[in-house]
Amino acid sequence: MNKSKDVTIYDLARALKMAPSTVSRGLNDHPEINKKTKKKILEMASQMQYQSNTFASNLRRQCTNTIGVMVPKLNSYFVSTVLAGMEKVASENGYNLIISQSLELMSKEIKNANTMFHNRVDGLLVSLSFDTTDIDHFSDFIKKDIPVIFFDRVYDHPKCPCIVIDNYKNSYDLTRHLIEQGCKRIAHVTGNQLRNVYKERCGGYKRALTDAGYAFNEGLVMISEMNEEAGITTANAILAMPERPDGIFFANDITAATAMQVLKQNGIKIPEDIAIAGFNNELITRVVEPNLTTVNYPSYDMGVIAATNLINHLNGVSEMFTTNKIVLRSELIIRASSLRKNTEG
Amino acid sequence: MNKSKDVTIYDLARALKMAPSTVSRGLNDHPEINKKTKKKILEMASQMQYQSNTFASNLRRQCTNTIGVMVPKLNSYFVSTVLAGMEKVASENGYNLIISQSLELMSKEIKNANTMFHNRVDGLLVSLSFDTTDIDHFSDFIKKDIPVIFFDRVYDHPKCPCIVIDNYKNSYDLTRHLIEQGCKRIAHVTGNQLRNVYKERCGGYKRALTDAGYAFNEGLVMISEMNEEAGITTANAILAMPERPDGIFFANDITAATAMQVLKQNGIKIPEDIAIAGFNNELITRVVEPNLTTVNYPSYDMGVIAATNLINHLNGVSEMFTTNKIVLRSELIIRASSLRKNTEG
DNA sequence: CTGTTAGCGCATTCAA
DNA sequence: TTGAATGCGCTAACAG
Repeated sequence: MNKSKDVTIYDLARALKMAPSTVSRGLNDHPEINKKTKKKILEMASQMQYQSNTFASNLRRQCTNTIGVMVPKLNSYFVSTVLAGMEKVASENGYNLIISQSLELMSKEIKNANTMFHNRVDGLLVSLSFDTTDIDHFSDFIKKDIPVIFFDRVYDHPKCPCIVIDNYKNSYDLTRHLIEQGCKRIAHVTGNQLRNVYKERCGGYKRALTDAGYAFNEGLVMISEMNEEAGITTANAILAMPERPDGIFFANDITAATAMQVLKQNGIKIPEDIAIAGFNNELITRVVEPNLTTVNYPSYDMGVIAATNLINHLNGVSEMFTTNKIVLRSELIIRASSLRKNTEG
Repeated sequence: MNKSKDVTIYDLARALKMAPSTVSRGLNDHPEINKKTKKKILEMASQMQYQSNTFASNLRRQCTNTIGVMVPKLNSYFVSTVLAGMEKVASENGYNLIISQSLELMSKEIKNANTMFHNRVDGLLVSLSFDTTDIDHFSDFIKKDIPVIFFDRVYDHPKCPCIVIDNYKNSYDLTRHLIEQGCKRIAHVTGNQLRNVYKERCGGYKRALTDAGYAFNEGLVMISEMNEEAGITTANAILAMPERPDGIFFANDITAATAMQVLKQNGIKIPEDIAIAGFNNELITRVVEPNLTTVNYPSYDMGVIAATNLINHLNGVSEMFTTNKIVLRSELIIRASSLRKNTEG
């Protein structure tokens, strides 16, 4: 396969009666080259359909213009939006993206990290799997000063900056909002507590309750997979409770929306009987009825900012990396699913 | 940066007092090697923290174990699901994915294709941008027998197999279903007509109408961007019509769901006044009320099948590539948004 | 089964 | 400003 052999700088050099090194310089905007020879080289290159070999170049230069992106799952609204932002910035700056998913398995994350390392990515943008307990699999990168930036699902490490939203505060504010709407018995449906994200959301929820003088009730915190199915299961569990909550804060929109369907089908009035809130501000929140109160997660911006910071660092314009943490603005979006009183004057 | 220099097979060879080639063989499961020496090599490798250099290997072997994926937009439910399937297969088979998006611009698609080519991807999985009028930017690949497989948004080329669903038939069936429900005046909201996808959906719609003896009304076909905003705009346009349709077939779910919201807010009863159908079977279809009739698009499977076929071909197990087209099964999912009669016994 | 040798294509010294 | 020479790290012929 690939029989027709490639045109190399040697072929160009021969055709132009120049040295390969000159051709190389001409092709790479080298400062020390005559404009006219450069022009000739470029003309001949396009005429002979020269295509540079990135690998040879990478091998020689010891850098790859490639950024590795590691995420838990590709098929998620959040992740795909982040990726869109990253791709934009990367391609604008001449970087490629190589992407892998851990499927929430630390074992796969480790494999992926090794692949990234062998591929000599210039830097890494990582959102960790739930069950990742340590980040030894990134120590090779850290040792070699290959920058690793965590986003969303992060890990505390002095050498690895991270980009997050304030899950704790958002969650606190959201719970507080439910309290202000008159909810006395607020349940919280959340996910895996090993990583920051759902743990912090749960923390904010608890704190808001205690700050309001409510007794915290462990039975009202439900851990789930946070997918469509979990929404249904959770709703049924809530329906079966002897004493039902009058407010539920779901730690993501999908679970909230699907659960709401089930609750409504069973005659529960939203928000009168149970007020509901989600998290992320996905499209779905604007389509369910009543529209879902949620938190706007700036996913696209997070992708843009992560990639920009990484590339700046690679270019020596180190804005970040002195800061160890960037917290993006995310705000409450209050909609009908939780609005029991008219707060507007 | 990256000061601490890497351990190479030469370092291993020196430490082991062997030839570098032997080390290479040991590291690569070469058949012609003594089990004991292999064991020694592997031990020393892990002891010295040897990390292979993929680039050097690629340069030498002239293949990269990398698959290029080109999509119009990363942040879409369909695309992210396809990617998830591709990543799974790729990683299971030792391939990396390098991913780029065209943002519906042929110019960017061309740039991306060139980058992929320079990066010497072993094969390409492509969903084309809307405004791509020719595929000359893939001719370098085709010339070199680097396989290019199109999926979803395809282009007819003897050397490039494609993987699709039967948009025409699905669309025909869906329109027929609306007719059977008693709709007399069916509108169609669709997207860019330059590519196969929306064009075929529109074609199936038209054919179903004429087959049923309905006059085709150009004014009932509305072209839009098929995003959330388009749903709102379209719904308002429909509300403003002097003679409103009694059925609307939206060529994707997002537009259908958002439009439905607006229609309902304006007192339109679904499906009594207007029956509605979408396309793709996204989560949103199961959350809107009434639940949305749609077509199940096997996105994940499409990713799996595309990647599997490509890799099989690269390994010489050429299942596809004799077939030029794979059509995946996709079926109608009828839900309340279009159900006017009880069809069940 | 192992060692020797050469070269993949490029970018960078150093010398001219 | 250009040319000659070298080696990035690896693998595949070939020879032993």
